Amino acid sequence: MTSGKTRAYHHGDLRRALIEEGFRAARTGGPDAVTLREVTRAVGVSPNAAYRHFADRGELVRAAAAQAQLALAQAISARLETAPAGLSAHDASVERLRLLGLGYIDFARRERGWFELAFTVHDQTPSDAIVTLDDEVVEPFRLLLDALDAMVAAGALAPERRPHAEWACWSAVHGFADIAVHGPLQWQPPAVVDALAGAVVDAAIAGVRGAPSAASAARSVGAG
Amino acid sequence: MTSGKTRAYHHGDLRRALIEEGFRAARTGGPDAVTLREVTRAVGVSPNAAYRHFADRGELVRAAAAQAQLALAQAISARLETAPAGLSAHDASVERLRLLGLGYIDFARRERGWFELAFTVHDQTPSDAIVTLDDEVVEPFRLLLDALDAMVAAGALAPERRPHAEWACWSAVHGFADIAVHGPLQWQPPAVVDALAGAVVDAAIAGVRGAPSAASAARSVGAG
DNA sequence: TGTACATCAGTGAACGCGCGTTCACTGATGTAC
DNA sequence: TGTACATCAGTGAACGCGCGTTCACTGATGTAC
Repeated sequence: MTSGKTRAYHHGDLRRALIEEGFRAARTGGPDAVTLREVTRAVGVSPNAAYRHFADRGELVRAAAAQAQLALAQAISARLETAPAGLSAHDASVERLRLLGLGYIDFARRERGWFELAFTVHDQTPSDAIVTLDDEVVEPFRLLLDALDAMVAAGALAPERRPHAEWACWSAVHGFADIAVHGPLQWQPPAVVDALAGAVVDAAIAGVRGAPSAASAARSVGAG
Repeated sequence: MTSGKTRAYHHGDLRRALIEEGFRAARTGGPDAVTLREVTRAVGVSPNAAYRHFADRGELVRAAAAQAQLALAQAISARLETAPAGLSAHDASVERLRLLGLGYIDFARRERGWFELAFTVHDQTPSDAIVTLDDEVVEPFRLLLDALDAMVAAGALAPERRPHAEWACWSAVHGFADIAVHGPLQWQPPAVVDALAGAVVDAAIAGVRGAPSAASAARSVGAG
């Protein structure tokens, strides 16, 4: 307690190490791969050592899931950086929403296990981590809310169309991601899925705006 | 072989009974609840009796999943029956697409386990049951394709907008269903979810049509 | 500065569980003569 | 029509697996005097 909250005992910071390892295990195996035995084994510690830091397995999975959500947010943020520079504020705000959607989908396809883990978290918490208006909002969702608000500010989304827009966007993009990862599209060539992803995101944007997006219409020749 | 393909041996039709029981077990527990031991126990037969009819557990799960997909298709079909009568062909075709989406979402919320089972099937078949243009298309997807074709025929959807429309619609509706069942919306009051479902489906329809749907605009006061 | 003691992170062994799957079998059904 | 036989659906017992979790413990760390 002299120097900080986490002291260096035998291991250093086992809690952190276990979460990190759980996150790593989920990359290939998804949430089910995050087992106490596998994670403690990988860290080189006895299985019950985990009980010093987590009440049960669920708590470890939830901690790893938070990590996965962060990874998703980072992937999306990185994608947002790729927006072209010369656009008007109006067009840029729409383009950012589009990149956000594509970033979400690509993350799911590239990191299937983490995508499953990030979404699974909601399953087991009875009242934790509720996503509502001002409560603790998960990072990727925050990015979506911000992007939509920015569109309103830039005049690219009518204020009366702003309510519920986040659910329409998230639904379209999440649904496509799920279909691409677990559904029939997983057997299709990546290029086909890319093209469909672009079409789905454009349709989602058109849907919330209530009119064909000029940006998407101008770009609809190329695929993703 | 004298009277038909399935003869009445000891049990009668154990294969059928096991699928039925697997389907029943999944209703509350989802795909994971479809275990050989549980299913054979419920039917009153020894665990390994299942191996007379299925190569392994996966084959049983897949058979039960087909059942779940049928249940989903039936729920949607029933919902389509509730369309009001006096509409023009144009408006009726749009209304049917809307009811299809709401039927999908409501089924997922009402029958969580079956919804999971119906979708999970895609996970384990390496090349079976691919959903492509003319291949063996799963029943609920067929309903969607038909609804979109009908919209084109009725002039409610521009022919050039028809391609890929099924993926945009399925994505939006499936994504919302997943969020409502496994995501943060599962903690929200049903009335709230109802309202959001209506908004999401309307946005999806607007998105594929490329312009605000007159039908949805006229009705957007009530929550579906 | 050195020693006695409290704290607490991690150990080692074991528990009970339910699972998928395999083995050699039994006994009912259908068939050939 | 009756008997011998082949077929094959289902049995009973057991396997090995990996899991979450609990028990009584050990041994390193930090602290008080």
